[in-house]
Amino acid sequence: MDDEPDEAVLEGADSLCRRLGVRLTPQRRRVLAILRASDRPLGAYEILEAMRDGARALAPPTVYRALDFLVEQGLAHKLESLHAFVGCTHPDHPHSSQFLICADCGLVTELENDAIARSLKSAASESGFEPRRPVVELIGTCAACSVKEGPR
Amino acid sequence: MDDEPDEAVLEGADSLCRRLGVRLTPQRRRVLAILRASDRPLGAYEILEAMRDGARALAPPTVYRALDFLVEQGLAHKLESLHAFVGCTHPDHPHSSQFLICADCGLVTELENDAIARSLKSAASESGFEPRRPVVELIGTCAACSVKEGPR
DNA sequence: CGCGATCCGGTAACAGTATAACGTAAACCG
DNA sequence: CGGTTTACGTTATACTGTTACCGGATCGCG
Ligand SMILES: [Zn+2]
Ligand SMILES: [Zn+2]
Ligand SMILES: [Zn+2]
Ligand SMILES: [Zn+2]
Repeated sequence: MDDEPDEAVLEGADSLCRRLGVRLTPQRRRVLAILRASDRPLGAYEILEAMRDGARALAPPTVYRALDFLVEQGLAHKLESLHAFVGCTHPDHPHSSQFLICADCGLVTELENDAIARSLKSAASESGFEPRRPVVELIGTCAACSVKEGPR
Repeated sequence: MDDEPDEAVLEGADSLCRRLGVRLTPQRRRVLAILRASDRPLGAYEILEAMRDGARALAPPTVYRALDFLVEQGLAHKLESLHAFVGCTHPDHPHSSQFLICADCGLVTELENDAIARSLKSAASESGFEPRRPVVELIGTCAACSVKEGPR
């Protein structure tokens, strides 16, 4: 866990939402804070668990709605291959990113690689296809884990 | 639906499995036939439904096991963003492919684009990451649907 | 052929992920 | 202020995927 206050990022999110004319409500801000405080992707039900106030438990739609909002604004991303969510590492501008997912330790790295984006776009337009939401997730072994386990 | 017998493809699958030393049992062959006969991705429970013999219903593990096998041998692919499966359009050689998924009509096109594969590999290795299972799914609008609905 | 090892598939129960539908309250805008 | 939109709490339910256990088919080999 990164237990830095992380307030700077959240204020950045505040101002981004003001620019976009949407509301970063306390509920949504809280979900974003939970994502940002985690060093790994979280499932919706893990977030739900993290949000519980003692005996008081929320229901799934609450967290799914907040997640829908955050993903829509680019403040978080959904990892389709994991059924899990991560906070965006650079939410200031619209972007389509790519993810490196270590199957061994769970580490996830968000890339924003122009060469990939271009090759996707050009392959799509060869087919007359207009991409709107690219899903690019490479599942494999991160550098640290490659060293740990050595060449198989 | 493509209601061609499609027997040629299934025999191709037979011989591929013989080469690989694995068994394309009647059950697995049947699931593959259902996938190949569909013009769109099918969910596991849709396949289950398609396999039922009158009153006789199968249970989920049966179809999931067959799907695991087919995906492992490269005879079918899983579309993570849809929780659905498609038969591979060119299963004769090992490959990592990319998918264009029309959000409007459901059309799915499997690409095998070298430029994309290279850009992914090179971006990964810059991070010391060793990709094993690439997930590349572009969700958007296909050529036909772009024409139908016109430029938004 | 006899026999153990392995693979395959039927079955029941369940775990995990996501949404529908409905109502209330708060925020926004004229 | 009144009307509209947006957010959120709640219940129930749908959809997706897995665990565990067992019987039977198939394979390898003496
Ligand atoms: Zn991002
Ligand atoms: Zn790792
Ligand atoms: Zn393929
Ligand atoms: Zn289309």
